[in-house]
Amino acid sequence: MKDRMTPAVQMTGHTQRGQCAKRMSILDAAADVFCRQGFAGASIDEIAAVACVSRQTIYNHYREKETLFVAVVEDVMNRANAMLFSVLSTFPDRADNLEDELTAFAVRLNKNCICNHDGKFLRKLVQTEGERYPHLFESWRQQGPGKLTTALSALFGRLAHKGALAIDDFDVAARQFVALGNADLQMKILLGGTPTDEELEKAARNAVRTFLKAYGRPAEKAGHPPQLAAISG
Amino acid sequence: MKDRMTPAVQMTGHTQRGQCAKRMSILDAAADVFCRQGFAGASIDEIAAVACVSRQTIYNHYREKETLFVAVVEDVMNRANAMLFSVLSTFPDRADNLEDELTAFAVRLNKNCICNHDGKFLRKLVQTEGERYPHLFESWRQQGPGKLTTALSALFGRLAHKGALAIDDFDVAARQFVALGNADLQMKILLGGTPTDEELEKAARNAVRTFLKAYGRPAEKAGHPPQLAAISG
DNA sequence: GTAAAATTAGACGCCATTGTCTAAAACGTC
DNA sequence: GACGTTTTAGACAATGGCGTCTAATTTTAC
Repeated sequence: MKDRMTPAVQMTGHTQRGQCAKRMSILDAAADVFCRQGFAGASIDEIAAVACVSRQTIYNHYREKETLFVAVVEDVMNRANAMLFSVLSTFPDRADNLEDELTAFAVRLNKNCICNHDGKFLRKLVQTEGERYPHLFESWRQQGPGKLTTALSALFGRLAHKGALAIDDFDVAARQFVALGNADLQMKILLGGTPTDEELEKAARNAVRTFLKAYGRPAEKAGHPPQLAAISG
Repeated sequence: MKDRMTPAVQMTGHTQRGQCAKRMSILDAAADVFCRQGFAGASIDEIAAVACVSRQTIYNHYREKETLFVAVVEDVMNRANAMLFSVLSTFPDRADNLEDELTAFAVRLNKNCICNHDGKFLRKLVQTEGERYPHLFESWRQQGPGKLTTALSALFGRLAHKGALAIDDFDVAARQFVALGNADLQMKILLGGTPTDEELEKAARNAVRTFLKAYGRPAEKAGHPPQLAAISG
């Protein structure tokens, strides 16, 4: 029942560095094996082998397989949420060179939140074990994709307010932005592959072009940024 | 080694009706259990129970668990492919009322190919077992989404040739059409849910509106279909 | 009705895995 | 060097699933 989140506080100061390293090693190995084999197919022995740890040590930290699984999911969810927040903070808020800026943002989003290790893990596990652990993945649904589209919706609203975009429904536009960004990567993503940097760049470019053809202002489309940011900022 | 695909031919005529019914019952039950539990988590006993069939009967038809799994996947893939072909044949080839026709087509595509039983099964299984059976799902990749975007690409090309659309890259447009169509359904799809008819309709409407804002001809956007179909037809 | 084929229930051996237990070893602190 | 904690390797029982086998029962064709 100890709090897993406290890194090096409130303990007697005995051997928390070693313990913490073991815990992280176990969590990483378990994420790897759970992701490849699923919950039922993953064996504690394999996790122990990957983590270079005795099986007993795993049972020492996490009482049973299910406890370990829940801890792994929460750990990955926290990392993924932090990364999502970090990427969202780089959303362009000026209207100059909107196509390039949105393209770069789409690349960051896809690379660091959707096509990365944690993103693949969560998507896969949500599909395989989502029905078995509803409350666990309900929170992911709300804090992951839910938060993404909500935040993007607000950010697009800011851009539209500055006159850079002509959007009628911000929520729809946010979801479509994400969907367009993944359009060219869907197949590779489904199979578990990781797109190359060139593929990421091209996919984002195609997505943003279409997105701006649909939602860009005429001045933007012709390549004349209206420079409204200086006025409203 | 008998050919599973021949329904009632080339056998001695003994008891193929009962056998065929059993086979289908087993395949359906196995698809259900494999989809819920994954390959490792599915037990033959549960499949037998769901199929209302003795366990020995399963081993009689399919030598081992893996044989059954492969047969299930191939069966579902065949059904899904037939359905996809059928839906693709309803793609609008006239330019009148393009928005409504494309919307109705998107609804059909999502409802019958992507959000239906078989679509969810294949997507889920591709993610969970795709790495373990590469050749099996490689053919799905090529005949499923691959064939979908290829065919859609050609169909959009035909529409563009008639002057109804202004598309520079047909492949990209096809992938984006599919992606936009799923944009509003992604969350529900990931969790395994089935969208309602209203949700399907609204999602398709949003998708086609944006798609036509990006690729529609100006005349189309203003609601003046150019009536070129009569000339080129 | 009869014979052949298919199906069924149940038991069985086998193996992998889970989770516990124990004694020995390693580690860190004093 | 002593001590407490953690880790380790291995043994252990218990469970459950896979695949086989057999004998009894049902279905089907003729």
